[in-house]
Amino acid sequence: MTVTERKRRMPRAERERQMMGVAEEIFAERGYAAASMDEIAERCGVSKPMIYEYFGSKDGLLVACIRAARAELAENATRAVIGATSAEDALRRGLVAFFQFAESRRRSWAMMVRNEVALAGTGAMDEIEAIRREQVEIDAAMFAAFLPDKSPTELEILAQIVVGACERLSIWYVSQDEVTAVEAAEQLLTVLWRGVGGAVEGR
Amino acid sequence: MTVTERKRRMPRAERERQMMGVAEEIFAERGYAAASMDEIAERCGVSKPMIYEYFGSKDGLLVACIRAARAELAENATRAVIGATSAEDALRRGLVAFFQFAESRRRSWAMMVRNEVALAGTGAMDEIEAIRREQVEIDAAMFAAFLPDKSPTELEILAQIVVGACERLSIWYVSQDEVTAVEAAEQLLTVLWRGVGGAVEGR
DNA sequence: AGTCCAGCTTACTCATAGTAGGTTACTTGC
DNA sequence: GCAAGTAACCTACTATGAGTAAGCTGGACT
Repeated sequence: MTVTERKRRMPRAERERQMMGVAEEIFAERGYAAASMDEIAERCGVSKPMIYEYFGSKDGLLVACIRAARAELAENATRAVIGATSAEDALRRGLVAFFQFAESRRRSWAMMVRNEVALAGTGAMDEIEAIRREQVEIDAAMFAAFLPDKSPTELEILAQIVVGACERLSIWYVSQDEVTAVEAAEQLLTVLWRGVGGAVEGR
Repeated sequence: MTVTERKRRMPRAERERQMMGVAEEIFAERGYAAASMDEIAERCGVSKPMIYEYFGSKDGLLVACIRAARAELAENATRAVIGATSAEDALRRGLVAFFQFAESRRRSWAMMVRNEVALAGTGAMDEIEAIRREQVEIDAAMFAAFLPDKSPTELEILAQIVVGACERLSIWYVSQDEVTAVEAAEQLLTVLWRGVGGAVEGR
């Protein structure tokens, strides 16, 4: 371990960045609930009230981390989309940038997307993941019957798309009351069978 | 308020059901973190150690609630699918059942799907929802340019589908290393433009 | 009419989020 | 240089809520 400059006095901005880095690490490692402010402070080489001075609360610290991750992702995506030749190409580049971001900055990404942050290390998290897993398998099996040419990997991707779409659509669905369950299901099915255009008749 | 039979001795199974009902209510109301075991116990008319006797821990109680919700949803879906005339019809009926469940049993559904359970009432939750909202709006605007005939509601649905699919696909993506970011993006695009079949050439 | 035990309680411990109030050392104006 | 001001930092606390130890009670079944 490097002995050089352990316990240095730092200007606020620099200390804040360090704290967010350490926090992100610990949140991703143990989960938000299990992360202790004392531990974060200690790893920063500073005492707890400093974190409260700068971020106000544990939740405030998490929010700051999420904001930073969001900004970084947005920047990546923006840069990726520059020079796109069409809207479709822009979407493609945006998607690729997103997946690459998820891969290379797993911790940042986990704070934005995964329940891990909130529930990591809990039985509840495992339970919910098991439900999704089960659903993915059911869907993949169903698609396999429909599409014998697809590889297992492709089937997996399709199933993940369906499960993700369902989940998010259900969240939107309960927040409004214009669209009925039947209509929502119909829309989703149309996209799945015919793509977003969906206008092409005859399946 | 009903005075009849307040504070009754109950057999274990009945008390467990009551506890899960109360817990579900409070988890959905205040969020998992902000829910206190003492409050749950009090609303049940018993003392805290009883809950620990039956469920072991706060997490255990949440898991039990999730399991119950899962079982109920599974039963609904199974019943809905009976009598389906084709696989497509089965999928349609399953989706409708899912959306209806989400609507009629919001609290149960929230425990399975929403981060609400873990992060409800926190700034972090708002932050993440804001990111999703932003992304949905960007996507909806993009689709609007492509598909001028679609209603705002239909565009919203499309955007929700895309965001949900992205999120889940990214989670799957980082858990494997067979498929590259470009391939994952390509697969998602294919589904979006042409549907799960995707074989039909010429967009 | 005694024994057993499921259902229940009181009264704790312990970890950790959050805070009050003070100390240290770097900068800035003279 | 040296006082004054303030940014960075600390120790030592409170408060809350998860989880537990140890014991009480009333009905069932010999």
